[in-house]
Amino acid sequence: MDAADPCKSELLRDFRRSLPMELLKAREAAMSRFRPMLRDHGFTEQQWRVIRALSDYAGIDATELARHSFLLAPSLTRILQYLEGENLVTRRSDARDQRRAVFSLTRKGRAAFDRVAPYSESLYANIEAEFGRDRLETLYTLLSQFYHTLAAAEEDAGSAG
Amino acid sequence: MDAADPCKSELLRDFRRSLPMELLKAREAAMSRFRPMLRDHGFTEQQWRVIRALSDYAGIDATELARHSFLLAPSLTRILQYLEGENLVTRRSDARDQRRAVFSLTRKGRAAFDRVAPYSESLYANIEAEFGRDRLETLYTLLSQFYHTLAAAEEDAGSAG
DNA sequence: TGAATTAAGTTAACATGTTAAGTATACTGC
DNA sequence: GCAGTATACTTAACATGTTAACTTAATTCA
Repeated sequence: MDAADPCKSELLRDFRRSLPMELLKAREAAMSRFRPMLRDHGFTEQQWRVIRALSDYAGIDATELARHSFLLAPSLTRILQYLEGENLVTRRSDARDQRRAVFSLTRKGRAAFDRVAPYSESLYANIEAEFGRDRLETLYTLLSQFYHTLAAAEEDAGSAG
Repeated sequence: MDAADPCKSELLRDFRRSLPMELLKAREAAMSRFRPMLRDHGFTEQQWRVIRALSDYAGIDATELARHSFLLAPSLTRILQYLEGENLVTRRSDARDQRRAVFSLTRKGRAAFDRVAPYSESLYANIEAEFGRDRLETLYTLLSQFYHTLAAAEEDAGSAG
């Protein structure tokens, strides 16, 4: 029942039908480390993704922000409204394209990022130490390949259809 | 910019801070194949997980069902209430333990499973064909190891604290 | 130029995720 | 056999996920 030598035949039996759930379980295993820490600092996982994205890319519009934080537009709209209300984020409308709004961290938002980021780094370091750097790197590479492979096929289907 | 030979230094730069998001992106790449199909059949992803679990393990209680479908108790409660309302699932209380309720698929629920499962299998087969069986197997194994490694450490921390 | 189309966000409606608190039943030890 | 505790859900409250519809601004093209 434990993970020392997982029964490979059972693993293969479930293989074809549970990859998304295995991705979910792996992600939850990681996030259960981060969520309590973020909560202690008053952030949800998604709010933190937005703040982190704005820390890397200041002054980007909502479409780019959605891409970097991997959030759907309606979720991002709500999160930005909340973060603006907390004075963590500011919105300016783009003079060249009135449809667009561009966002940045406020001083308070940047301070929040600087305060929380070290805890985040530390938790990642723990995970790396537990799972092993090489295996983690292999996993990361495979995930990236998986995403790009399936996303590319999606695009082909879209342009062909 | 494409995935043929991803810039490894950039990959490593983001490595420490974005594993959960890479897991999320990979999962979304897979689920974006399944969600429209499930929707056409009137199910959400989570409702389908419950039906699939009950197809494998008939007559289990909510705790086991939560474990097999990887849902939190409050979500499962709501989903089971909905599925009961649709006459897809039945609930019986356990005579030996009145706290427990055990669940099974109705005839209609089983029919729904039999109707949808082939589409699901077919989409998995596509993914396997696109990404490659060996790589998919490696990915699956790494994900399982990752989950068990982090979950085990969690338990240790829990029993130690 | 002006109608049709596209793009960028937002809103709406409903389902689920997450945490905390609540309720009822079972168990445990004295 | 009863108080204290643990278990198995359930409810509540709020945030996000998902799809569709809507609004406004830019673009296209006849």
